[in-house]
Amino acid sequence: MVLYDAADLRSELHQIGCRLTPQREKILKFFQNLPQGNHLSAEDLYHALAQRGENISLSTIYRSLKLMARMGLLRELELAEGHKHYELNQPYPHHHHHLVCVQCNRTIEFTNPAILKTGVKQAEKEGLHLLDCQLTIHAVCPEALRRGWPSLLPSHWVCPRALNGTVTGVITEN
Amino acid sequence: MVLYDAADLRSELHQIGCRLTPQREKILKFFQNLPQGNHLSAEDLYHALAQRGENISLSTIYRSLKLMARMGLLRELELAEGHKHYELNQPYPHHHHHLVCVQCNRTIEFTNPAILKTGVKQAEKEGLHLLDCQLTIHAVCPEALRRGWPSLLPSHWVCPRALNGTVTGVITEN
DNA sequence: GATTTTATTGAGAATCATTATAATTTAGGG
DNA sequence: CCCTAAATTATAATGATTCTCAATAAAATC
Repeated sequence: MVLYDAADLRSELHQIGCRLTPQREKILKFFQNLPQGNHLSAEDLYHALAQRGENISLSTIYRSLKLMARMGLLRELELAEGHKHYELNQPYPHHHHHLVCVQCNRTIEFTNPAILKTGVKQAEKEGLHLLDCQLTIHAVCPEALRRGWPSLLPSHWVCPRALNGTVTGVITEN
Repeated sequence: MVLYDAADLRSELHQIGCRLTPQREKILKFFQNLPQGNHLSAEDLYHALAQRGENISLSTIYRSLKLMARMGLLRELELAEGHKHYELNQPYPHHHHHLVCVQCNRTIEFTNPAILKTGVKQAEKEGLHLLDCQLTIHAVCPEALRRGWPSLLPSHWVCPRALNGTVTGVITEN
């Protein structure tokens, strides 16, 4: 999946009657070069590409993200921010899941091979073609609880520990 | 959780500085009486209650759903329809996960106790308070694939097998 | 290589779910 | 029973995403 080049993408697209365009190629390449642990919204991607001098319209960004997610090339993540995030859909050794603090949106990745196996088995049992399989764990940090969460906190309150260091960490194995 | 009555709800609410209102009570009761395998959107709930003569404003519906999800009483599901769905957040023997066809939104529930265990362990490890833990499996049915999915199908195409019988089924164990 | 067909792009309008606002009502502690 | 803060309601506002349609560009065909 990470070794997907333009020719591979072209043939995948052709199989479903779609065309390889420079926009689609750039978007996929962008995700392939993104360090592990990053997920972008459509808007994020739009700006990130614009900064590199690649001006792809927001409509095209939205359309491409959706198409590639449906093709199984990207994963569509529903974390806690009210909009979708995307990342490369990587196979086994890199496939991972997310633990999210619903108050401050801090996201922690973790791997657990048994979960993907469950997904594969379940889809097979129903005779469906698997696209993605994600465990999302919603939680709150004790800092927020102590402050009266969920009722007393303003919706934009961020727990102090989210402010020092990385907001997103990668953790291997449970 | 299923045995939650008005007094329990009141005390949970009071703990976080909130009040028990007839609206909140009715909403929770509605979910408690909903047969397993049903998940409602805010709009669905609004209409369902209206039909019973309970006219609760849409704003209140939205606010109550969000509050109860944050309290851990309800689960917020992100299936494939572009809006959230809610269901009771039930503990162990009833806790379940979802397999969704992203083309026709057919949803199949299944249980798998190991997943909840993973969620508990992972939240504990990070020192966070667990709210919910859901495995969502995205898939497509072979009928849609055969018809050229994802590119050639109109967005509202529904696979034939979703049309006969139940759209939502409950399956126990993987 | 030129032509033709058809998917794709881009800009903006439109939509739809959800959240915010502000005035009115109500829960529930004193 | 009164008072205060929380909740409700209706409506406006927001914001993410999708749609529309004219212009463009893949890629199949000649």
